Order: sequence, then structure tokens, then C-alpha cells
Amino acid sequence: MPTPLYRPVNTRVSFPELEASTASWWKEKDVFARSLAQREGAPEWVFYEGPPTANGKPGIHHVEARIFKDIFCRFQTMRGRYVHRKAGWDCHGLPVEIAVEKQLGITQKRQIEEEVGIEEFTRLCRESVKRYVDDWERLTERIGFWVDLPNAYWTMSSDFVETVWWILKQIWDKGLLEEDFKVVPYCPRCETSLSSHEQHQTGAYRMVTDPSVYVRYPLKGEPDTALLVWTTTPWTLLANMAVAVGEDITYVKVADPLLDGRHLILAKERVEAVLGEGVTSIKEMAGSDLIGLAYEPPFGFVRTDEGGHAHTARPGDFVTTSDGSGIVHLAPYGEDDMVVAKRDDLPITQMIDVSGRVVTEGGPFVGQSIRDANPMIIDDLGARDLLFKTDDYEHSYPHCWRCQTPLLYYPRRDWYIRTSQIRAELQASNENTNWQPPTIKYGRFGDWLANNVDWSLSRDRYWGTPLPIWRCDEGHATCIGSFAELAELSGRELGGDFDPHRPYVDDITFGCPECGKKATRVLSVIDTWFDSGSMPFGQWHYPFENEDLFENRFPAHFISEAIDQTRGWFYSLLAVATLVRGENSYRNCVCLGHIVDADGRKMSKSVGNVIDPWTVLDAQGADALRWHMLTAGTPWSARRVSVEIIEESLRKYLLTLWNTYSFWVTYASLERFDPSEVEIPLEQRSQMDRWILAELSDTVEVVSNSLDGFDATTGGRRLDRFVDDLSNWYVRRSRRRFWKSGEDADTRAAFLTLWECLVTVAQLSAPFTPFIAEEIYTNLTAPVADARESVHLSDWPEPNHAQADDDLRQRMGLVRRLVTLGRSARTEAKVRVRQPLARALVVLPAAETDALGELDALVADELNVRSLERARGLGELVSYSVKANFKVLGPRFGARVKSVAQALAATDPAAIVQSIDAHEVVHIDVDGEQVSLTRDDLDIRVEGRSGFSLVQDGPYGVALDLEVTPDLWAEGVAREVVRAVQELRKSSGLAVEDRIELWLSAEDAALQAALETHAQMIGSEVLATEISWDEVPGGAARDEVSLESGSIGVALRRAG
RNA sequence: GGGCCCAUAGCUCAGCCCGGUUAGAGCGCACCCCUGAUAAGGGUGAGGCCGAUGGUUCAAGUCCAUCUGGGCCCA
Repeated sequence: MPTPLYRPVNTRVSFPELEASTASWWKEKDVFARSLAQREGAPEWVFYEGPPTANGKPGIHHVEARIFKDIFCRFQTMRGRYVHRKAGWDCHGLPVEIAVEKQLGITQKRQIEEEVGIEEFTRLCRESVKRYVDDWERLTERIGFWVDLPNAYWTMSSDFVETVWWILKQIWDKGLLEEDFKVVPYCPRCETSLSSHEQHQTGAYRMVTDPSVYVRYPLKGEPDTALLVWTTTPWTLLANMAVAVGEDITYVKVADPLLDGRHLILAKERVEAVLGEGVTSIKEMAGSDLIGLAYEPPFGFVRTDEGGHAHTARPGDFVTTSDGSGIVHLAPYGEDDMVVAKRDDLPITQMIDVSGRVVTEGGPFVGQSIRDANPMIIDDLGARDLLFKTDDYEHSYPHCWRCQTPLLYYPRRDWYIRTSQIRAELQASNENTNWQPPTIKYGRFGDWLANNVDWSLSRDRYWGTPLPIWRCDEGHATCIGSFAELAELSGRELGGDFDPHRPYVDDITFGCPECGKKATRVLSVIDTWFDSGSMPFGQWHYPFENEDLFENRFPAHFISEAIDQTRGWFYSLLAVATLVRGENSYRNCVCLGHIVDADGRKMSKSVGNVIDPWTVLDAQGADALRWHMLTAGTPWSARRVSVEIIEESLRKYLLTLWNTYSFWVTYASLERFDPSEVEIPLEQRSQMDRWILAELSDTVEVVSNSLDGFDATTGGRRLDRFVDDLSNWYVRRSRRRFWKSGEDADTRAAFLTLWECLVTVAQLSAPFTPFIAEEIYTNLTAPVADARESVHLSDWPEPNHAQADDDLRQRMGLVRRLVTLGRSARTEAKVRVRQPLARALVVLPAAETDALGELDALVADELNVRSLERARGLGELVSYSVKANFKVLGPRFGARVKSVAQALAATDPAAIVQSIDAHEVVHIDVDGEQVSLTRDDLDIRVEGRSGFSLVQDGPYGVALDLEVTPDLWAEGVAREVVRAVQELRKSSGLAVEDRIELWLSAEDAALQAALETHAQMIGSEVLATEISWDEVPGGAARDEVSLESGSIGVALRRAG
């Protein structure tokens, strides 16, 4: 036996197993590295990997992003670009610290320093980051995401940190890095402030119920009258500074409905809502009249200077009458409050410590968390008749995106990047960025830039890039931009293994360059989003190394993440690059939607509807998952994922492709067909071949263009349609050609054509489904000497314009349409397809009468009729209906189009058609006016007349001649026998190429005659070496065919 | 309260940019056919006030406005 040309193909393939062996083959052959090496020197196509935080297991949404990253990189590589793909890991930040805190079983920040020590804590953080990287790498490889994992950048590496320092120094030198006193969102558990984009993480806002209290602030000198003040944060009353009123709001004094002889002041518009109906005002006054009124604060904790504005009514344009009382309590825990405090020099007294507990000055409430203090404060106010009423108030409120603690707004000194000062530059950067979907650009992202606020950079934590600012007692601050600079100033040898993290860096001090006094580091670390935004620079340790590399790889052509990164990574990248380079670091951004479950619900651990990617990967495989993600729905809308949905992708596309491939290999192996030995010019191939090649050429074009435009869905759907055409039309119609001998020219053309289609599909699908593409490509090209070793090393196919043939594609469309109608006609007439018929009558629109050409034979064969005839002119077969073609007549006649339609309806359709056929024009009378209409102006359709079984669709129709002659009947009988024998071969376990001895017997004489007439045809169809009519020997497989006219016995056994 | 996205068959989605009088596909369901590549394929059928209302137009699933419901983002 000669060595087989091709690996045998298992039709019961397990894709997960196949993928596993492909993946290890890639590794063994180093295919990814070679795909890069072979493009060395080619134009770069730059991709930036958004670094995932590797301290949690990767979920299915991560898989989605990684698939989209992969497809465009693979595509561009095959197109000849050099697409370097450096993996990256986001290492710093609160999530890591929280994981370690949990591991240590500690709940409070101070325990870190007191019980664990910063050195041990950051060591554990570093370890924790590495813990899940294995998981990530395993998944990344399993889904076929090609990215350079061994050379990944780690944001915690000293090199990366040094680059970040350099970037911060650039910003410092521009005067855009400053310390400021602001109210910031603050997590009392993590004891650190959050940046606005952290505050706005998905899921951070949740509905909460807070106590809503109305409190009396009695006026000084008029204790019977009180300002009625509303707040949803009773604990802030401890630090009350003043109240705000709207100068243009009308206020009223009314009788206090709960305390006899007392009065309340509140906004007129709120009276009914707060006090109920029937309250009459005693006095009306403008807000401006109230300003300066002094009141007794609810608590005595805030010390005030005589004559100041403390504990008086102040003007505030933020006061509204949409809720509350129209009088706003001011404390140092709100942005508006602090604006007034600065303006009017109000006393800022910190009543809450960094962990959210009442400070020692807080009298009876000392040490209470704000949540616990709330009811105590309410009770206390009640006891002193200061509480007017209390209620529950439901509103959405931000929570810490990692530990879920409700945030506080807390006045703090923090370090800021003045991004609001470069808003115009940020917006200009965005101008040059192409967004997918486009609405993000000026929508979600553009809005965010337009409302840009300063970037709160510092965090009072431990595991992060240390803020490189040192300060002396005089308050002179020095920003350090490199390790060398720090070594020089401090006079210390930092060495190659210098770890810039806390606590080591905190020990380094130097003499202030300005005054010479000792400068120590400001103990903050920075927002970890700044790290990720710095990755274009940091991954290359720019500018300390790799300057050329960096310049070649800035900006990126392409990045992709889910839409929640709009205010995360998409922003931090843009902001950092704009600050440093004055332009954005990415040109194209594909925003992906979130993954939801089969019912459209968001996946969440608490609901328990999270799909573990491994479930799908183990059951259906990576290609099926990839194919579904890439082709189902729009990438940026929420997409549903379930095992069942993936299963459908697998069956519809992957298995169809697989079976077509398996079909080719089965027969090509038998014939030892070697594509490299065959060359057949296009004009020597059949119409069928030319048609599928025309479809292929179109497919190449569509897939190329769509992937070029970052649209995987359109390309994938075209591929899907092509594979369907290939399998369910080309192969099905060409099947017999493959059964003939390999010496036959037509058979060789079929083998070659299908081979070309499959190899090209393998290439086109390589970026989508890299595993199956590899299997098909490598097996099919095995005998081809100059083929690449891997499909991923091959060049992207160019559309072959010589093969393009839109006319043929259209005509084939017509064929398939007629076939559908013909099948329907057979079903309707209840004549099975195996029974040949004499003729089919075809009705076509005039313009397409001659469109079929030699494809007639195809229709006839598919419908199993001996000839195809045009029914045009067969007035006895059809009648016509004529309607106006509104698309044409609408613009011509405008409102009169309806009259024209009516006139047409009133005219005999047959006469119209006759006139058109004879003169190309018909004249009709519309409201007394002669109107000339041509064929294009009309919508002419045929209908079957009674007595004929015409099946029609629009202007197309097929009718069958149902008369079965003895001749046709005999052939039908023979076909029945062939089918029965084939079935018997199959059930007897014979191989397709096995020859058989065949026995036939029929009692009925007519049946016997039919068999004898067609014996030769039967024999050649079923590969019988001889047909016998005598006694069936033992050991032969038997079956019986029942027909209306009797039954036929069949028996067979393997010949030879 | 504001912004964005979505709403078409039981389910998943095309069609909408660029309006045309009979709105499609796949899955599922019922019945039938076909089958020596196929976990397939084919035919028929049931199943649609194209979310609602109003407007523009000779003509609206398609354009405009408002509303409702869902999702996301924000205040």
C-alpha cells in the first residue's frame, strides 16, 4: 500500500480534542513566533494589549475581548503586516490589596501597618498577582489568542514604574500635577479616595435606602422660629457649617404643625410636600432676605469665630425645590458645600476620621461608624425637639467598586492631574480616533471628555506605583523622573535590583534642592489606571530604552475592550498620551458589549448565571465559541451566551465545513488526487465550478473588506453563506463527479475546484477559527511542495478577479429559485423525486427568459425531469396579474400614482402583457389622459390557471408534466432499487469503494422487465461486478423493496 | 433628572443608512420527502397590528417627534 496522501478525517470529530492537538503542534513548531519572524521588516500594524488584572480568574467576558483582539491581529499578520503583540498584566491597585487583606483575615487598613508590616504586605501583593497568571495563560492559549506571554509587561516591574515616574515628571514640568483640597469620593474601608472613573465603575451605583430627616434649626434671637433643613446623611449634621438658600426662591413662615406656638421657615413650593395640605403661610419672604440669619447649630462640635458666616444662611445657586425643604444643610462632605465654605470662609471641622468613624470630639457619638451614628443622632435630635420628621429615602448611591462599601464624600488634600485644563487637547486627540461603534466617539466618550474633571491621582495605600514626589518641611515639592535622578539627589547607590515600591522607596530621603532641608516622599501611591494608561510607554521602558521600538509602535492601530472601559482604560490611555505626546495612543477602538445569559440578564455571581468559559471550551471547543462571539449579533450590544447557543454555531457552521472537508479527503484519498499535479484553466471547468469560484472570489472580497474595517460580523456571515453554498449546492450537485475515475477530466476539475475552495476557506477562516482552519489547511496542502507549514504562515488570499462572475452568480440564483419551486411542485403533486418525469414548464419574467442557458440541464437534473421548457406564451398554463411598479411610477406621477394603479387594475392583464410583448409599451387611460407605460413601469406576475399544478413565487413559476409513461416508470423502478441497494451496502458495513455481487428478483413481470432494461445502470451505480437473477446464496445481505406493483428482492455480498 | 443603545415569528437575529404596496433567515414545533460526505439536506404548514401614538409622504418596519418597556452610562 502506498502512503496515504492525506490524514483520514474522522466525521465524528471532537473539536476540543482536535484543538488541543493543534495547540500543542503550534507550540512544538513555534508557529506564533514564526508568523511574526516572517513579517519582520514589514510595515508594522500596532496592537496594544489592555492589561487584565490577573488577581482573579478569567471569565467569559474576558474571552470575548481576547477573541476580538486576536482576529484582527491574525488577519493583519496574514496580510503581510508585522503585528507585534506584547501581553501585559495590570499588577497594582486596591483589588490586589483587598485580596491579600482577605487572605490575611484583616478588615482594617491600620492592621496592615500595625500587624503585618508594609514590607510583608506588598510582598504578598506581588505574590497574589502572580497566582492567577497561570490560569490566564492557560485560557489565553486554549482560546487561541496569540499574544507574547513570555515577554509580557508587568506594571509592577521596576522598569515600568520608572517609565511612569518619567511620565509624571513630564506632567509635573508642565505644571499640571498639583495638590489640592477637594471633596472626593472616598472609601472608608479601603481608606482611600477614588478617582472619578473608579467611582463610575459598572455596578458601583446601587439603590440604597437612607434615613431622610427634616431638622429644626432655631434662629438666634427668635427661638420660636426655626429653619427647616433636610438631609439624607444625618451624621453630617455633626459638622454643620451653615445652611444654603436660593436667592430667587420664595420662602414662607408657617406655624409648626407639631409644636404649638412655634414656627418653621421653608420654601413655599415645598410646604405641601413636607407639611401636607391646609397649611397657611404667616409671612412670605425672598431667599435673599434670609441671608445672614443666624441659627443655633444642631450640635456644638463646630467651633466658630464671632462675626463669621458660620451657622448663618448663605446663598447657594445649587439649591432647588425639587426635594427637601429648599434649605440645604452645609457640611464639609459635599462639593457644593465646599465651594460655599471656601467662598464664605466657613469653619471646616472634620468630625469623621479616615475610617469613617466619629472623632473623639464627637461627644456621645465617638467611635461610631456613620451608619451606626445615624439612628443615634436622630434619637438625640428627637429628644431635643429638633427633629421635625424622618423618613426612608431610596436613591441610587455609589459604592466602592471593589469592596462594596458605600462611599463617603470627604474633604481631602490629594494630588491631581489638571486634565480639565487640557480638555480641548483631549477632545482633539479623540477627533483622530475611529470608534466602533461610531456613536461612542461623540456620545459616551465625547461627553465624558467634554465634562472632564481633574484626575485624582493619589491613593493612601500601599501596593501601587509610588507617587514620585518628595517634600521638605518648608513644603517645597520635588518630582523625580528617573531612578538615576533619585540616586543622584539622595546620594544612594540604587543598583539594578532596586525595588521602587513601598516601603523601600519611603526610606529614601534627600536634601531639598530649594532649601536644603530633609525631603521625604509623600506617602501616596498612584491610581492604578494611570499605570494601564501608561502602557504604550511602559511596556518598552521608554525613554530609558527601546526608543526606536517605541516610535515604531506609537500610536496603536487597534485596541479593543468592553464598553465599561470607556472611562477606564480608553480614557487613561488617551489622557496619558495626550499629556505626554499631544495625541492619542490608538487610532481604532472596538468597543464590545457585555455578555449576558440566555435570558438577557447580566451575568453575576450572586444570580449564579455565570458561565465558566471552560464549560464551553471543554464541550464545544474554542472555535465554536469564537465563531459565535464573532458572528452572532452586533459586537457592541449585549450578547447572549449559553451552551445551547454555542452548540448551534457548532452544528450550523463548523460541522458543515468539516463534513465538506471530510468528503473531499475521503474521495481524494481513494483517487490519490494530488492538486499539485493538476492544472485546469478556468474556461475548461464546468459552469458549476466557475460558479462556486465566483462565489469564492466574492467571499474573499467581502471578508477582506470587512476585517479591514474591524467588522468581524459581516465577514463571518459571508463565510458562513459560502460554506453553506459549497456544501449544500456545489458538493451536493457535484457529488457524482467525485465518484468517477480520477482519470476523468471533469472529475479532476471537481477535485481541484473543491480543493481550491476549501484551502481558501481555511485561510479566510484562520483569523476566526484558527484551529479547524489549521487542520484543514495542513491536511489539504500536505502534497503541495510550496505550501506553508501552517495556515497562519500563509498569505491572505487576494480576490481573484478573473474568477469573479456576477452574471453567473445571478443565474445560479435563478436556478436555485426554480429548483425550490420545482421541489415544491413535486411535493404538491405527491410525485416522489425518484420518479423521473418528462418535462417541467418554467415561467420566467421576460427579462430572464434566456438567463438559464446551459444551466437548464442543472435544473432538469435536480428536479429529475428529462427536459425543461419555457412556459412563456403558453396562455393555457398561466394568467397574469399586472400591478403598478410603485418605485418607478411614484416619482413620475406623485399623488396621481393611485389613479394610474386604479386604471391598471381596471384593464385586462392579458391585454397589457400582449401589448408589452408586441410593442414594448402599453397605453392606458388615466382620468381621461393617455399614459404610456413600459415593462419597467409594471409589476407583471403570473399565476397558475386551474387544472395545472403550477408553483410560483412572484414572476417565477414551475409546473410539472405529471404523465408517467411506461418508460419513465421503468426508470423510476430502477432508481428505487439503486437506493435500496445503497442502503443495504451501508448497513452491511461495506466501504464506499467496495465492489459487490448483486442478486435481484421480482415476481411481477413488468418489474422484472424494468430491472432488466436498466440492469447496466443499476450495476454501475452500486458498483456491482455482476448481477444475478438466480438463487441467492447464504451469507448475502438481503432486503426487499415494496412498490405499488409488487416487491423486489435485493441481495448482495462483497465481490472478490 | 440627563445621555447612549435596543425593541421585527415561541426563541436568536437580518432588513432600517438610501421609504415602494406579498417583511426574511436560523432554531424550535407539526406533517412529508431525500440521503454512500454530513451531527446534514429539502418541501409544506402553523406562527408577525415590525413596542405604542402622532407626523412627513402618493407610499412608512424603514424618515421625524413623543411615549412605553429593557439594557448601559452618568447626575
